[in-house]
Amino acid sequence: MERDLRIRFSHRTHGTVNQLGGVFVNGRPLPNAIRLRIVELAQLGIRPCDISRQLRVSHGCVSKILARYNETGSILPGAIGGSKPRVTTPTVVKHIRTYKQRDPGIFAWEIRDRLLADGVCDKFNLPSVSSISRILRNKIGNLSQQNQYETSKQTSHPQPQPTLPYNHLYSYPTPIAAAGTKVPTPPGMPTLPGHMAMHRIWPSSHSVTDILGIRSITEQQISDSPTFPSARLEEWSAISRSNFSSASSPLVNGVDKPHLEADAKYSQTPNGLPTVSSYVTAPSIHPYHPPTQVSPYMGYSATTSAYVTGPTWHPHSGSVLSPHSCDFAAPLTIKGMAAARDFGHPVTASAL
DNA sequence: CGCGTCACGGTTGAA
DNA sequence: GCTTCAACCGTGACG
Repeated sequence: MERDLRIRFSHRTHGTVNQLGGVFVNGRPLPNAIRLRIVELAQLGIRPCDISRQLRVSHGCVSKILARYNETGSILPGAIGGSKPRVTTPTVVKHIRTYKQRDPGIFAWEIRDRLLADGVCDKFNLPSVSSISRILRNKIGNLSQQNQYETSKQTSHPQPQPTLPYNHLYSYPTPIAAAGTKVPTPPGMPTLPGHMAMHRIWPSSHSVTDILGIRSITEQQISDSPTFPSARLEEWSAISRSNFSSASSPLVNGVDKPHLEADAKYSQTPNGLPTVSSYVTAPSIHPYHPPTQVSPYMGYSATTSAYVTGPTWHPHSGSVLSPHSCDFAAPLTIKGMAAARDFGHPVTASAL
């Protein structure tokens, strides 16, 4: 009821202040520093409601991020935008045509099996039977006369496999896909403990550490902080959907090199030398200083040291707006803003 | 009061 | 270059 009245955005393209005083950009993910902080605090035993208040993030968001983390081991948001990667590539169509020409009576499900058997497709980009039927009908018109018969036959034929869920077509190589889209782990993909799975198979070109260039720092922090959660810093999922065609993307040590450039768009390192120190280890966090200027772009400009000021939640003093408890050092922020579009938020660029 | 859920308005990026 | 579409986002209200 009355949900229509719920969201009142005072701003459109720039930051909006939520009920808790946190600043967010509508439609955009929280900075992963904050996401990480949420997970970190949860692992320290802090209740979600307290995390919500402390970081000034809605409890629904905290709940979502923690649920995803628990399920997938990733702190990262899903891939935003883009379209479904095509499975009916010209190559696939060509093979289908060939199969059909060789055996005009072939069933769509048989074509599907052959695509798999011949290695034209793998289980993740294998077209569904209905897709194959559509191809036969639409793209291989001169052979389509018997397709109607075939299609009607195949509907009653037990399909070897059900139509692949959307994310299977993505070849989304990590369980985050399952979490993000409520699709279970694809068949054949081992269900690993979240962090294990993520560590192994996430296209690490999107890794936070790769993007931020903070791996060594992070590892140092991890070693310094026994309480550091096992949140996967290796992944940063602001991924162009083209990255989902991982089957064709060579990985070098788990790094999808061709996409590093795209990653940079989401990189939260304006200067390439961020630190995570202030939020990686909760006890070391500096006291919160209200920012002199509220800027969500600061929140997204993300030198991570500036992101989370840590257990500085003052339940009785929260009068000053805080971009998610980010007390940014102005010089860093300015530096970051210079690279605006490159490291994340288009709004930053447009706002300047 | 805490928390899971979901409609909503929004952004994004491939087609 | 623009539009469309379908993915995802966090918020905020409900239960």
